[in-house]
Amino acid sequence: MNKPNIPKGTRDFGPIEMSRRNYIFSTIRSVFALYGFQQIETPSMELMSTLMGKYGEEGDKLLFRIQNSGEKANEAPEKGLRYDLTVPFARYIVQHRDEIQFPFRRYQIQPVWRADRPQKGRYREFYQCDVDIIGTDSLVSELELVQIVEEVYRRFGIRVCLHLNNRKILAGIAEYIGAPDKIVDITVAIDKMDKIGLDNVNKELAERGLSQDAIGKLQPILNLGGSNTDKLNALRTILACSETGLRGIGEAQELFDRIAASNCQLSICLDLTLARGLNYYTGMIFEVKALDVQIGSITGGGRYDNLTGIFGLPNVSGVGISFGADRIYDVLTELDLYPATMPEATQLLFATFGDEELNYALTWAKSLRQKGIRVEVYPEPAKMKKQMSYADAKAIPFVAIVGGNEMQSDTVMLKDMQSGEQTQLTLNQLFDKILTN
RNA sequence: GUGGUCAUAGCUCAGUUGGCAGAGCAUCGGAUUGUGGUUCCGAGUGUCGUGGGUUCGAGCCCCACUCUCCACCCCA
Repeated sequence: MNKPNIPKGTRDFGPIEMSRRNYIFSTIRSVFALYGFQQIETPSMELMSTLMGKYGEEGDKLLFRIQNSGEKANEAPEKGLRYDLTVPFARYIVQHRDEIQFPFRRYQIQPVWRADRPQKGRYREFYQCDVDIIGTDSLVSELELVQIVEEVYRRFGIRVCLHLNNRKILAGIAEYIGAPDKIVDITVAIDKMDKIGLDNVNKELAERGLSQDAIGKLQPILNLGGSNTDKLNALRTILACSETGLRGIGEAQELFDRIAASNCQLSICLDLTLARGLNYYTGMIFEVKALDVQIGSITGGGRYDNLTGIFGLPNVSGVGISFGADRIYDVLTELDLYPATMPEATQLLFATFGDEELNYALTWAKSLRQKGIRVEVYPEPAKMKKQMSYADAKAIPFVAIVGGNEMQSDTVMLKDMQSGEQTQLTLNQLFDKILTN
C-alpha cells in the first residue's frame, strides 16, 4: 500500500502549529481592527482573464491553472488559483464600487498559490495578511500603515527595521542618469544590493544594457549615507531637474515628518536600494526586515495609483501592505517568542476512578464551561497514570482527580501539574483557582 | 523554468567490497489496582520513496520518475 502524501510545496498544520498560527492571525487581526479595517474574502479561484498579465511575464508562469473536466490539456483554462490578494481586491472594488464607502479600509487573510519551486520559507500555498486603504491620496494612509507595522511587531516582540523608499524617487534617478526607460531593469538590479553587493549590482546593470556613464552617475546615489533627512536633502540637489523625483522626495519628506510627529518608536530607514518586484507600485514602498533573524522581508507593500485602471476604473489610488504569516511563524519559532500559555488551550482535565466519578466530573465540567473555563473530561476511568500522562502531553496545567472520597465530600483533588501540589477544593474554590491562575 | 542535492521504523539517523534490516528517541505494556514530567524491565514496528535494469544474490551498482533541501530566476 502506498503511503499517502500531499502535493509538493504544501503542508499540514498540526494542533500546536495551528494554535501558533491562530495567535499570529488574531494578533494581526486585532491591530487591523484598531484602525477600523473591515475584513473581506474573495474566491480561491479567479478567471484567468483577471489574473493574466498582472504580475509580469514571470508571474504568469507561476499561476496555477484549473482544468475543467471538459477542457483539453492544450486549451487555455478558464480559471486559476489566486496569486496574491491585491489583484482580486482590485477586481472586487471595480465590481462592487457602488456598495463601497470610500476611503475603503479592508483587510483580507487568505491563502494564495504560486507554482514556484519550493525552498525553505517558500511554499506553493501560503497565507497573506493584506491591509489596504483605497480611494485617498493622503499620506496619512501611509502613516497609519507604519503605525500598524509598529504595533503588530511590538505585540509579537520581534525587533524589526522598516525600509522605506519611493518609486517616484527611483524614476527620478533613472531620469537623472539618462535611462528613464530602464527603470524596471534598474530597480530589479539595485534591489539585490543586500545580497550580492555593489560590484555585482553594477555588473548586472551593465548586462541589462545601462551605459557606463549612467552606472557612474548612479554610484554617488547608491553610496548616500547619513540620516534619512541627510539623504533627502542630498537627493533634492541631485534630482533637481526631475519633476517626478522631486515629487517623490516631497512625499517621503511629508511621511517622515508625520512619522516624527506621531512619536513612533519604530526603527525606520530610507533605503534607496529598496525597489520591490511588483511593478504596479507608484509611490511610497515599504519592506520590513527582522533584525535578529536572517529570513528576507516579513512584510511589504506600497502605494499604487492606478491598480483598478486595468479593470476599467481609473484614478483610484490605494496603499497597502501584506504581512507574511508563514515567515512571521518562522521568526517567532526561531526566537522562541510565543506566549507561555496559548489563548485557546485546555485549562483543566478531570481524571476519574470509576463510572460514577465520571458522571460527577461531567456535571462539574458543565458548570465550569458555563463560566467560560476550557475543560476536558478524560472519557473513561482509565489508569491514573494514563490520564495524567495525557494531561502532561497536552500541557494541561491542572488536573482535577475524582474518586470516592472526593465525591463524598463534594470536592475534587486539584493537582497543579507544574508544582505537583495537590489541594482538595469545592466547585467554587476550583473555579476561583483556575480563573486567577 | 535552469543547475545541484536528498530519500532506510512514527521522528532523527547508522548500515563495511553487493551476503539474515539496525540504534536512539517516541509509542504501547509492566514494576506501582489513587498520580504525569525523573528511574527500571519488556514489546511491536519496515514492500529500505516509486518503477524498471545488472547480479546466484541489491538498502548499497545503473536508468527513469516522484519528493526534500539548496543556489539561480522570481518572491512572502
